[in-house]
Amino acid sequence: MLDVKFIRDNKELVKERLAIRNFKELFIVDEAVELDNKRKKLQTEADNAQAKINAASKKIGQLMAKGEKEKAEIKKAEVASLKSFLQPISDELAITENSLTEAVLKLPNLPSAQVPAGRSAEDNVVVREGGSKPLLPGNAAPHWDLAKKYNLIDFELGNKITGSGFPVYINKGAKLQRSLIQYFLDYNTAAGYKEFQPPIMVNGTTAYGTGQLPDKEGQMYYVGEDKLYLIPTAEVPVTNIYRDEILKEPDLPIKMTAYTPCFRREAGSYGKDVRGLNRVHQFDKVEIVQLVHPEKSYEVLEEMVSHVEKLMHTLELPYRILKLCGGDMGFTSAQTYDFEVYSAAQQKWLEVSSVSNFESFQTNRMKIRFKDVNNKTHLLHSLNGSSLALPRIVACLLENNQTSTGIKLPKALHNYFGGEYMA
RNA sequence: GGAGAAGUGCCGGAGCGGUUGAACGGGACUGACUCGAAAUCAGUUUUACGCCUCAACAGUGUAACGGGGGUUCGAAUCCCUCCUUCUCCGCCA
Repeated sequence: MLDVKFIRDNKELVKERLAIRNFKELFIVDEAVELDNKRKKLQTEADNAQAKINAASKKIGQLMAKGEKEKAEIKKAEVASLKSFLQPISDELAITENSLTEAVLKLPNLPSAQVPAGRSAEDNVVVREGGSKPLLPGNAAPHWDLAKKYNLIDFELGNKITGSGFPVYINKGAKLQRSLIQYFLDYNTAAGYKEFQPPIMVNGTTAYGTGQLPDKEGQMYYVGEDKLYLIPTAEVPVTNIYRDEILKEPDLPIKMTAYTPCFRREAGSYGKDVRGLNRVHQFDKVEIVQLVHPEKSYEVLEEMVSHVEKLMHTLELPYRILKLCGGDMGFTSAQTYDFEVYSAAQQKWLEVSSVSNFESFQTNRMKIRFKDVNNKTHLLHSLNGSSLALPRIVACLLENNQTSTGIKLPKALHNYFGGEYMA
């Protein structure tokens, strides 16, 4: 969440930036500042009253020690009246603090200066394209047909076992998953990311830390019996590894990677866009996360984009990188680049990675900080990106590389997969 | 799942109703000594939010001894509840 002090000191700037992401309820900014002023006033009053109570209580202790009971009784009466004076103030303080937090939580992150204005995906800016689109014959098959033809994925079986959107990978289809995961993790750890295997269920505090709660619980599967959420991305448990920590500057940057299954309820989207692997409820993804010095975060954002881009190259798939406009960015992001791969048989672009700088929006919630050389404490910046999400990569690998004799795999995977073709 | 025990600062470990933000030890940092280092001596060593101030890592107030709530003039210390850890039993990949 945004820092209240920053909002207080930069009210107009905050409104300007929020307008870029099409955020309409700008009055919340004013509301937050007013609540904060009220909070400060009430806290001063409450603190002063409490100080008097503390002093009187200490005095009572001394009087009792001396055996001056009567004087102590008089003091007790004094404290009682001070307390009844304090009570309504501290009640109101608590209410004000809650309202303030509630208000600030409604505000999304401020888009960085580089973020283009815009309402929807239409307004995203293509930064660059890479790879080349294959020339497929007119009768080229979509991946769901190829998956069936070569017996790689069984969508029907997933329906039977769980429900729609839970594909079952079989034989070489399963092995391809395993190869991709292994390859992505190796690629990330070679670049200095430390590998983690985190829990895939998290508690409410953790889900709050990265911004899934409040308000977005509908996107996650929830295990009510134990009050745990299935993670929508490894970002959630991995970023929380450093929650409530104060790091030393030489420890920076923190680079982490993790493979996890991801679960998304994605309620209400059906139809052509969700056929096959285009959109599923459970999928595999390898994530990268960094915690960095605030002055370095935009440099690191570009570095992470280029890290993912190189990986994309090795997969020999046509891709493009988009800079998201204000209206299409996630609630917690300050700047986001999306990677899309071209699905040649479906003839459309599919998102396979999203790389974002959250600045201090998440770390403020999680209180992830560092001490600078002057021993002063500041919030770190957090960033993350997919490197990569599997299903749509698999969809494109199948479609773009189909031949009359099988699916030809990119060189980078030959050793991992143990072969050049899937047939 | 059942029965016990415990959760204190960077670490170890006291305190078990009053001047304890917290003894003592270790570590770390600063200064002195030294050509330098070790040893020694002196000092420092949490965080958040207020007030004051041009500002301060200057002063001052409040809060925090696993989380939340309660008793009391006053709680790290008593009570309730939740979480976590350890030991024993049961079950189990």
